[in-house]
Amino acid sequence: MEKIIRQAVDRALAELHIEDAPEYVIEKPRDPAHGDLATNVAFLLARTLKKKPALIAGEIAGALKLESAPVERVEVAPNGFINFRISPRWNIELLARVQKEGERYGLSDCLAGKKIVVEFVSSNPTGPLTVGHGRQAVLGDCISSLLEALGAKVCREYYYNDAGNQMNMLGRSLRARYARLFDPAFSFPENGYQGEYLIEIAQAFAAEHGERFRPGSAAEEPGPETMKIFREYAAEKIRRMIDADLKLFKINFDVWSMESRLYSEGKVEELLALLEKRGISYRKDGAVWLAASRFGDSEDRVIVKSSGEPTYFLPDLAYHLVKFERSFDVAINIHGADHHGYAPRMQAGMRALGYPEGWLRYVIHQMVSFIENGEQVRMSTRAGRFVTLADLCREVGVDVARYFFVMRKADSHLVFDLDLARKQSNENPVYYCQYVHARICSLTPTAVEAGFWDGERGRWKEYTPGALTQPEETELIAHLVEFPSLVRTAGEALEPHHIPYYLEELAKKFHSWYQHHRIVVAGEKELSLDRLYLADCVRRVMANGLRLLGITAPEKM
RNA sequence: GCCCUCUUAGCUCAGUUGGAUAGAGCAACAGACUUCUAAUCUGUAGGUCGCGCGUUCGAUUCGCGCAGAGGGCGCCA
Repeated sequence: MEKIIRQAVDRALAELHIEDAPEYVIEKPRDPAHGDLATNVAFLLARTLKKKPALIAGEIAGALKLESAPVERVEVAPNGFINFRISPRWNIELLARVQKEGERYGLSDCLAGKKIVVEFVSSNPTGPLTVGHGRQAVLGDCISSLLEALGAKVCREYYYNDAGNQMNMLGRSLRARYARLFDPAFSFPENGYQGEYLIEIAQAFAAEHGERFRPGSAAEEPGPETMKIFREYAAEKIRRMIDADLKLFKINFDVWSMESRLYSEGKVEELLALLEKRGISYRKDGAVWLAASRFGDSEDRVIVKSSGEPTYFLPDLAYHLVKFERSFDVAINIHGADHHGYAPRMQAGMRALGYPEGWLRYVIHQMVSFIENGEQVRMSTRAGRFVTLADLCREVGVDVARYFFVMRKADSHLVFDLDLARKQSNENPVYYCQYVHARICSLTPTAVEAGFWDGERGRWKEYTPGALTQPEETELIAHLVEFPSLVRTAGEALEPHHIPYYLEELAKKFHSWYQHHRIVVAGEKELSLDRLYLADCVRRVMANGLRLLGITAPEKM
């Protein structure tokens, strides 16, 4: 539609001998009273032509030839906008796509053929997922879904930092918990992992190994072999916990990458040699540094400590090179604001190695806080407040938790209102949307009873174009027609929060229509079938939208 | 001290490349169910878009400065 109007405007400009036309916009005005589409072209020409925008607009409008296009009226606003009113027939034709495409309605192919890796959560295997991970988990999953909706082949990837100091600390913590089963006074390591889950793991360990690894005394240092056993036992158990949490949260990863494998496969060594060969790393104070400041970072960074151990950065950089070798067109990393300072460092590293600008994209989301009874809740194990993601899901349900985490723009802080989340009522936006789906599903028996079911399974008869003329109906149709472009906009911007807003608007328009007009009207078969057709379009779009968010569309509530 | 993000109605937040009279939900107030699910609908009220300057036909949107909130500035991960 936009294209048709743009061509017409371009022709009109040529006819008026206006050359080097500026980049004007054709868009949907906020206020429906201003028509369906509008252009600002006259404003942009005002300067060069030294005429008032309104005058120019009048001339252009006069030269427009739109007879063949589905444009009902062209109006010139007093200030200079040119407004176009589209025939309702146009939207009705587009509406047919909802039924024709069904579950595929809203999808497009603008990223067809692209391979994209989305890395998110990547929580270290030192404990179960907390509510803090929830936002990132949903954000990553929904961004992935959106990219898939645009035709991309997406790899959801989780990176486990299962090497390094913290894993040793995890092993020590397990060992201490284990020792305490026999000697409650056994000392716990400073900065050890205090979570209760380690007590359970220690019990399981004891059940398997008995007292075999019981330390003789608190002072006894375990050998490397013993440490490895504790470390790997804990990591394995915790990985299973995390898997279960993610499954509960309905998130499926395609690939789990292990930091430890980067070492065992020599990737870290290779990278180190490469950096040295290219002269972008150097030795200083007994450590190896990356000359990151030459590539946009604020300072140089240590990649191998003077102790000889690599820092976290080095294997992570190696990991990204492996990603690139796996021939992804784009890599997207999702991180919390607490890691945002790390992004420039990684970008500098990629730049230093000559990888294409823009290949790696970061989505940084702000932190989440929880409120209850109007007060901020501090999550703590000791206070008995739920801290794990699994507990939150049990408390409010997976659909609600996912919806709340994704409904805000990543840039802004998210306030998770637990009271609202728990409410199973109209105030809760999740149910408001889901109710639309359930309500429409419940129409089927009524329609069958009235003898309006056409017998074809799962499908209502073709819509009679132009039959539905109530204002609520034309608005609803116009909104349904916008869904594909909304998905595209949200996907390209990596901003899934647009979807909940769209769905709430859809729900509002549907409920209003439903309240004011009967769908199934006794004795009026044609009208009823047309309305059932529209209702079913709403149902499909609602279901498709919720699916993008990983939220169920219930048939009954 | 330096860097990043944010600041829009009482609260929580949208606002799609700068557009017309700035929107929604919740809370508040007033109404609507003999009818397909009231988990619904209708209406009222609510604003210095943090503050100031600049860019221009036009700024919530772009630039600079200031204030406030959160986060980051390790040979931690």
